[in-house]
Formats: sequence, C-alpha cells, structure tokens
Amino acid sequence: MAYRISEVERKLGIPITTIRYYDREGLLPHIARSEGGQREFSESDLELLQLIECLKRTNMPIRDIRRFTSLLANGDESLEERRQMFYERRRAVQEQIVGLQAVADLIDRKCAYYDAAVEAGTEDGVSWEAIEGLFSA
Amino acid sequence: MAYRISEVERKLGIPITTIRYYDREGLLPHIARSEGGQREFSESDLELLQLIECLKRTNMPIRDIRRFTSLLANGDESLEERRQMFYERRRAVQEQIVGLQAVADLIDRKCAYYDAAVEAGTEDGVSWEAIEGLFSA
DNA sequence: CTTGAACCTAGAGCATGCTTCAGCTCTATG
DNA sequence: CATAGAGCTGAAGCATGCTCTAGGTTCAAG
Repeated sequence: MAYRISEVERKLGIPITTIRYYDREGLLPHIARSEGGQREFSESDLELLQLIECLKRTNMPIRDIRRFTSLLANGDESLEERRQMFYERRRAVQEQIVGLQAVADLIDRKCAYYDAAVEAGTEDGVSWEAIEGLFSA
Repeated sequence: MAYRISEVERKLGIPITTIRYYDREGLLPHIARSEGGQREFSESDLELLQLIECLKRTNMPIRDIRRFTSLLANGDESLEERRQMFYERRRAVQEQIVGLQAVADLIDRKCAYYDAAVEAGTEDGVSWEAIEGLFSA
C-alpha cells in the first residue's frame, strides 16, 4: 500500500532527488516514514505529486505550489481559496497559450521568409515586414 | 537615425541593463559606438532586438539565440541553417502549446471539482477521477 | 549475522537570466 | 566651461529550481 521513493520515481518519472527536494521545500506535507525514517508514499501522495507536476507545467513557482499544498491541511476551510487558485491558473495558462500563438505567427512568417530566401539563394529582395504591435498587447 | 540605449529601452520596453547584458553575451553583434564609446542603435538593431524578444518568448535559451545572431554575420551562406532554426522553433512552440492545452484540461476539471466542493461546502463526496496518461505522451 | 543496495540529511554547487554596484567617462545645456 | 544626467565596464550578487557530495543509516536477501 506504500511506495518507496524509488518506486515513485519509476512510476511518475520524477527524479528521486527532485522528490526529496519537493519534500524539503514543503510541497509534500507529512509524508509517512518507516520506523527507520524512510519515506512511505501513499496513493494520495502520488496523486499530489502528479498534481504538482501539472502545476509546474503551468509555470507556477514552487512557492505558490507550496501555498496550495499547505492549504490542503486546512480542509474544507480553504476550499474557496483553492478554487480561486485554480481559476487563476486557468487564466495564466490561457495567457501563455495566447502569447505562444502570437509568437507562432511571427515564427511562421520567418519560416516563409527563409523558404523564399533559400529558394532564391539570397535574402536580397525577399520582402519582410515586421508585425506591428506584437508586443503592445 | 541612431538611437541611444535609453531610447531603445523606451521604444521596446527592454530594460537598459538587459540590453547591455545581451550585448555582452554576444546577442547583438557589432553595435555601432559613438566617438566616446556610447552605443548607437540602428533601425535594424531594433528589429533584431524585437526578434530576440520573440525568440525568448518561445523559451529559446540565450546560447541558441546567440548561435542565430552569429549566423547573420555569414550572410546568405547561413540561410539554410537559419531556416532550419525557425522550423525547429515552430515545432518547439507547437509542442509547448499542446502541452499547455493538456494541462489546461486538468485545470479545468479541478475548477469544476472545486466549484462543486464550494457549492456543497465540503469536499466529501465530490467525485474526482484523475486523467490517466496525462504525462505519458 | 552479514552485506550490498537503497535511503537519509545538511550543505554545497550549478545553470540560467538577469540585476546591482562601484567607479569612472561622455555629452548636452545654460 | 561647468555640471548633471546618461552611459560605460567588470565583477559581484540574486532568484529559481534543481543536482551532487559526503558521510552515515536502514533494509532485505542469503
């Protein structure tokens, strides 16, 4: 029922050193320990780790993830704050996607520019017009 | 016709210290200098800086951006490599967008979960099922 | 009981991308 | 030509997120 740290690494693909780092940083509150002091991860610890990985993929800083996991200790009292946190994450992710799509447009145009330039064997005379206001939004 | 560094900061919104850092790091080859040694940015320098900002927004590391700007010195000889670089960037950006969309799904589900939990005043009995294979792709 | 693999901790180290500092020079204005 | 604001440099410092090291402990197989 309990997993050793090496099993967690294997199952989730998170390096052991990183798991211990998260624990040290307070992202994994109250991991059980064996008599000898070795960590024993429960299923819900694994789920939390997966959620942490997800939050990291949204570029959420460690300190904010810690804030979230510390809220879990408050139980239902912190429901509203946790909800707000996920709404904020949703917004942050959307913002990042939109930002990436904007640069994707410019990259696309650069690709087309270089296609034409390689075709012609030279950049001379290949037209290029910067996109105005890319960074103003 | 030439811009001082403070004007570049104002026009592009890039901190002066960062511009100098880029110069030091070789991202801005051959910026002209006044008699007294002060930088004089041309229009094409500004365009390069904007492109650099764009590449940074794709999370391209400084060292790769330097590689690109150094290619510019080779003129038409480096056209093919520069084209490949933009194609690779396009791929990288697409990958990031797809990754973000995947986590967005999970975040959405967490939002719905917390909506239900807040509504009920408790997490007890609010169903939650992890998405399998989110990290396997 | 022995022994080697797996664990543990505290603390140092590292890669990235800036940012700050100290001390000095340039330049535009009255 | 004085001077204040803007610029310059090399070097140190900082924030983030790991990653590695050294030295010791635990655990499971034989």
